[in-house]
Amino acid sequence: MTKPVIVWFRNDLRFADNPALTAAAASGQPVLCLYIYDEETPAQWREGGASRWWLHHSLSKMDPICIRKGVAEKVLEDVVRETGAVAVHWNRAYEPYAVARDTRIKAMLKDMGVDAQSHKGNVLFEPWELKTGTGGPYRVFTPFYKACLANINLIGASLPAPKFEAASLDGLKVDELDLLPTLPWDKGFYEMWEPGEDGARERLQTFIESPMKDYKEKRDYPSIEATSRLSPHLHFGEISHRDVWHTAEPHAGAPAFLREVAWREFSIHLLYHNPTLPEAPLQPKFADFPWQPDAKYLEAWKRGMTGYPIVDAGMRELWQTGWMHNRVRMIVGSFLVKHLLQPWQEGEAWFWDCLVDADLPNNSASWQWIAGCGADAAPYFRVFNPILQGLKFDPEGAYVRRFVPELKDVPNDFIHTPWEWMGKTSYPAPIINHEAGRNRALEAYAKVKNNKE
DNA sequence: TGAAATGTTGGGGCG
DNA sequence: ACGCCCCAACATTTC
Repeated sequence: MTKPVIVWFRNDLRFADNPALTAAAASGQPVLCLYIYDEETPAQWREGGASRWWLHHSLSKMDPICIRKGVAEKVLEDVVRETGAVAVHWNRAYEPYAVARDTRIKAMLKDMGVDAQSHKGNVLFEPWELKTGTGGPYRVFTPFYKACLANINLIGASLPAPKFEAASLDGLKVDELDLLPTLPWDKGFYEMWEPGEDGARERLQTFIESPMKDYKEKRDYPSIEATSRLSPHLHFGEISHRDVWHTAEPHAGAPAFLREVAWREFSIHLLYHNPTLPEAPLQPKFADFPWQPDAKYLEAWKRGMTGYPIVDAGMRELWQTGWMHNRVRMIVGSFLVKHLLQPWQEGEAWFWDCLVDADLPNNSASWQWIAGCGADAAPYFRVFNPILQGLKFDPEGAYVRRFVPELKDVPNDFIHTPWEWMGKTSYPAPIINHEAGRNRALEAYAKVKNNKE
């Protein structure tokens, strides 16, 4: 039997525009498509509940795929011995633990006499490809984005899904990974999402055909389906950044949308160059920020019981659908870290568990951004007013009423200030007065303002 | 990718 | 007709 070539799939669960797969197929040898459910990833950054749901369904769509479970290094060693594989291909990942793991694995494979090849498949630009004038990595988005545009002709064309002879090998069934929840909190997920490469492409096409042309004007209104909702597909690599770029680029509304894709790249680069991004503030002066951890506040926020309709609608959307509109993510994030003075890492951890698009670079970079301690971060005095944000971006209360049914009878005039309404509702009173919370946040942030780097 | 406070302007009501 | 005041609308600055 001809010896196979292994393609090690990670968060690149697709066959189209997959450079590792294309390279393996080009060898002319049988290709073993391998997925390893990795038990080596640090416990804190294993897939959260919502992501496991997605992963289950995304893996179910992969064909062919051989699924194994364990420590990647060990599994690869076993699979190479079982199959006599002569080469292993994968697309590079950029999370700190993944970089360390892949480096070790490459060395191990070379020691075994196996050709180990990593490819650029998950980004437009490698984190070391774009440099500022002084040679360092970008820390501000706008110049980063300009550099992306200036170099966009270098990303190359997307690759079609290659033809190849599939090698087969015993593996686990998806069910045996035990990724689905035991309690049925995932009901709302099925009608909203279609994980997998086909679902990703379909989502992109639908978006391009209509909402994208108005993306710039409508993307901030959470009751309107004006955003692409591609984030989970992108996180799991069911479609590549490059494919999204090329497919969207010729159509109306593309620039505003592609700018957001570039934010994903920016976060990836940022994490690569700052490996402690998920844990520690990027700006050292925030090390002694006077957070006031409080279990009751945190719990009220998680459950969507803060008494601010736009905040609670967002937190409940997250719980029910595994996703939250971006505008609302900013509002709930600001509320948690500023009004409630809870450490941003708490919000980061909750999002990690609840989001189907939980993504280490994006999640950590965005939480640091809203907390003001990150790159290109919000100025310390920027405190979102949850009432005004509600009035501005959900003026009819359509979004709020959808996710906070207790408020269905509240008239429009009071939908964002239900505590001023004389009627009866079981909805809780605000857990903190807006102005008091705002002032307390400004005081706390003022302490940090003059700290030296 | 903000909000609030403060400042400025100009139209309309009214003595 | 005129000056004065009020206040909404807009602009600027401050947090």
